[in-house]
Amino acid sequence: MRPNLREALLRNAVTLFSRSGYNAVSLRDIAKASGANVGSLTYHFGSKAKLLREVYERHTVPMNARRRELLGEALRISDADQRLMAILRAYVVPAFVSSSEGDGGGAEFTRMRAVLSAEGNPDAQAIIADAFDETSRAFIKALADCVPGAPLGGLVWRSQFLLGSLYYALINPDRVTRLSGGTVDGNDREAAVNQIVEASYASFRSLGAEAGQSAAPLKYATEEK
Amino acid sequence: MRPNLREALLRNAVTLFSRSGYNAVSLRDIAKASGANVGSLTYHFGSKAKLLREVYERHTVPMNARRRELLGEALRISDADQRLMAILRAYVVPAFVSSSEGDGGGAEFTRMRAVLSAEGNPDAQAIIADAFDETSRAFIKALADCVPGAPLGGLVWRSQFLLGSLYYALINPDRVTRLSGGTVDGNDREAAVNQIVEASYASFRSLGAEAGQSAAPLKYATEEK
DNA sequence: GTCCAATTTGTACAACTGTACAAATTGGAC
DNA sequence: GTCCAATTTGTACAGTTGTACAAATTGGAC
Repeated sequence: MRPNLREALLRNAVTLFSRSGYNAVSLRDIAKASGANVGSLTYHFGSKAKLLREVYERHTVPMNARRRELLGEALRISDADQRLMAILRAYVVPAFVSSSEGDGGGAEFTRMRAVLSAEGNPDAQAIIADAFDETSRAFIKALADCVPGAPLGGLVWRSQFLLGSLYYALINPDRVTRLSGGTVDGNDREAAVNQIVEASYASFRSLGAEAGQSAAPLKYATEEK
Repeated sequence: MRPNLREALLRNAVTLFSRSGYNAVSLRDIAKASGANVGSLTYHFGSKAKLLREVYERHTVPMNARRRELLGEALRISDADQRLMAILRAYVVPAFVSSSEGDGGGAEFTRMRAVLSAEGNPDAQAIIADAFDETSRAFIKALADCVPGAPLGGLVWRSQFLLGSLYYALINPDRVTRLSGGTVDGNDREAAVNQIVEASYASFRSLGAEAGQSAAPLKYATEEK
């Protein structure tokens, strides 16, 4: 018997899936990374799909619970702009920071979600839709109250962009380092969180009724060519 | 001899890769979708990796050329805000709209890029870094001139978020439809382009020296828990 | 028609995949 | 120590993978 081989298998599964996707990682890869045999995986999880489901359920519940908790705190802020900022942090921070201690970190799991979402893995898609949409809806509602007059479409699209920004920051951090000529560290997760929050703060805030306050008349050229 | 089997193979490769990723799609899948035999793929392209390289080179050059062209037009606009908007459109539109006529559309290729980027495919990564970074750098430079006083880090991070938003809008459009309760169509690409441009316009504009004009004092709660 | 290079097909190969299951091992209860 | 259930290992299986290559087919030049 091993000191929690099962935990090690789950952890390594997240790491490998987040790095190369679902299909590129074989059960033997996961077993090897854990110093174990292939059979241990079918013993503990039954199948590759069930292993994935277990990984999701392991992280999803505490992460969304933490989001709800921080959302609750944010909603107690009366100033609309400061509340908006706090709501955005409540959504982003748990995706980057480990929810329960020692489970490998929220960032790695979020990166895995990003990859599996891109791969269109049907198992993952069902789980995601079930587990995350409700939380996302609660956030959109909270955001809407911070930006009176904002159209629903704008809110939903911007929440989509927020998630996409989150994902891509984790998937390809080296691009940030490269494009900045090395002056910015794309792997600095605290900086990433702040940048994401500030950028989406601006994008949500611009949806307000008094949008374009001193800004552009939004009369850009639309025609193509 | 077929009417351009080679073209059909390339087209179907993009479609299938963009749908399920690189590893999940076998050469036999691509052949079957094209009504051809596996051998035709090794004959025309030599290997799966070389096929991928060919797909990239097929779309990359005209897409970035179109971007540069639109960027050139945008740079002739004197008003900084309107120029900013035009630059963003110059980056986004070619990713959604087919560059050369009838090559399957830029959106499908962009979706494929998104998926392969997420999968961390090493072949794709090298090609992307080579082909796209130079164009991205030119855009960042152009954007910087629209927002005097903006720190480089803010510009680079926001250009990262722009790309992430772009990618995720193509990868998971159904989420938009779902979260909006069906009132917004996530597959409406024209709407997606406009939303992406407007959202990132706001995020870039907020980087300006006179940022937070009438806005929040940016003194949000930073501590964790 | 003949000819021939380009193309397409069919098939074979070794390597790897997820899964199943018998055998071996472990470690605590007694 | 014995015993036994839980765990881990080893191995076998059928199916799929990318690749290689000989054979068949194509279609235009002559």
